[in-house]
Amino acid sequence: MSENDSCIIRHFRHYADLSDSDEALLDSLEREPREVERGEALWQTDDPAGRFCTLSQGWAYSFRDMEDGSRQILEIYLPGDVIGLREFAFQERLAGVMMIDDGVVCDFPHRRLLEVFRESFTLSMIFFALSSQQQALLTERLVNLARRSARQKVAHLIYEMYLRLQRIMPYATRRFRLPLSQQQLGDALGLTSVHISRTLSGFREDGLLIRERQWVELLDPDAVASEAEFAGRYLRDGLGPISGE
Amino acid sequence: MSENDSCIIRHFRHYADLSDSDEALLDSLEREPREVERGEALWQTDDPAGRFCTLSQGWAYSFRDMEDGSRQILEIYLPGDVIGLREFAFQERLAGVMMIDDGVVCDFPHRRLLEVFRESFTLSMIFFALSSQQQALLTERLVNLARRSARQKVAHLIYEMYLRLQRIMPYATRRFRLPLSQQQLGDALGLTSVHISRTLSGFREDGLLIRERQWVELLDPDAVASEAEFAGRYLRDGLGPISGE
DNA sequence: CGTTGTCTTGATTACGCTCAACTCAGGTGG
DNA sequence: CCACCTGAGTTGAGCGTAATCAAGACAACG
Repeated sequence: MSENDSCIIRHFRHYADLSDSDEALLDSLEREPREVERGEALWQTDDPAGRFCTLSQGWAYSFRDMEDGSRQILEIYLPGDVIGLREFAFQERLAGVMMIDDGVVCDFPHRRLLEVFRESFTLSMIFFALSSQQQALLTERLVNLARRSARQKVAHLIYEMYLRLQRIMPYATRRFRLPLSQQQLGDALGLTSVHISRTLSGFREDGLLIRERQWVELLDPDAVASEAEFAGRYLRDGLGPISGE
Repeated sequence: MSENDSCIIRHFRHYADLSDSDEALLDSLEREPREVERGEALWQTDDPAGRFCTLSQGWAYSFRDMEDGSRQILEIYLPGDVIGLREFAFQERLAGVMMIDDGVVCDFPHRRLLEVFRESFTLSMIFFALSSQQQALLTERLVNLARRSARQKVAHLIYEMYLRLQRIMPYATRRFRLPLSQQQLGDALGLTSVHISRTLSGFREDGLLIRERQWVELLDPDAVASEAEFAGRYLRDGLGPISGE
């Protein structure tokens, strides 16, 4: 099935064996790929919510703009991620979504997901698991924002991206592209870009990591993880129940 | 159906009409009610995860203990809430859960939820919607912790509880019981109990609200909401897709 | 009546913000 | 080829919010 093995199918195979009909169903979610540009908004807060989106290529983030003009970045999406699950139970978008890079997305209406639910028990479980995983990601981000110092926040975000990239890239290395400006890092972590700059300089001086243009090089990954008090539980998904089909 | 209209069924009726068989299925999730005491842990971080819990009576919260000994409260559960959806995709608990009050819980294994998924499309949708709603709650909490001042954080939490209580209590008033100590409020908001105390004193002086023992009285609910920059979108669930069964 | 836990209040400290000037690389146009 | 502009990042000085440390008030309870 599927001429060139779509991103989402590869992603979903992590969770369970997919039957041919499952793959066909998934494939149908990626029928209408659409090219989107860096800086383009997929939608804004309060837009009507009626569709999901799979991100095939490129990076994106969801965000909330605050009354004082600042912006909080909520989640960072990588290729293979499903965007918009948050609003399944809502009529309007609770957050905007913006492309970080040029990319390709495929959107499909809620209705389509309901068909998937009706027709495939396995896929239902996987979607439910995805939703639960996004909750886990949010939870970890919440702890990170509420309890950690600026150094820990930055180290944690970078290390999380390092691990998430390893999952979707065949041979990710200690040096990887992180296409977020310091302003955006600050928006994600509740810090000012000024303080991000100082913190990254500190890391360079301490020999932890080097940030240069859009790239990060982890000089000592373990030290970065321990600086961040990183506990990776929330990234190691266990898919226990699904295999019990 | 159901002798005394269980809490979860009332809760689920918000989302869609339930058939008799749906109600019977739900009822089967609350077969074994268990009394739990204030301060009792339903489970701890890293415990094996294989069951959910419905909270029939009492308040509870989920939390993560940090390396420095502090505790971050992640979510506050009220009667009718389903606990443990977060770990559906995981083998171990990502957070502990503790009772705030004496209460009653009913737990059921993941397996039982799978049966529900297989047998009722409507209930599948509602559970998915619940998961998406918890994401929305977490998102709002994240914004609250990352971007707002201590005053705003406290006002926001109190106002959110006020609205959530109105949804489950027939005639909730401006004066309601909030069984959280100042220490726990601080644990939820990333503040020290000392600062919670000062902030609440400030609110009293400003005529916003009065906190006395376990009770809160909102003297001016609108002022509290605007102090918190409260946008209630995330609590107004829209259940759009489910009605399309 | 003493004990315990929760809350209050005061004095001091520190982490990250604000404001502002400056560097540097890339892009554009004369 | 140089002059100019722009946006991102760097660095410094001063400030403010909430943390820390510590002492005392208060209520509930045995």
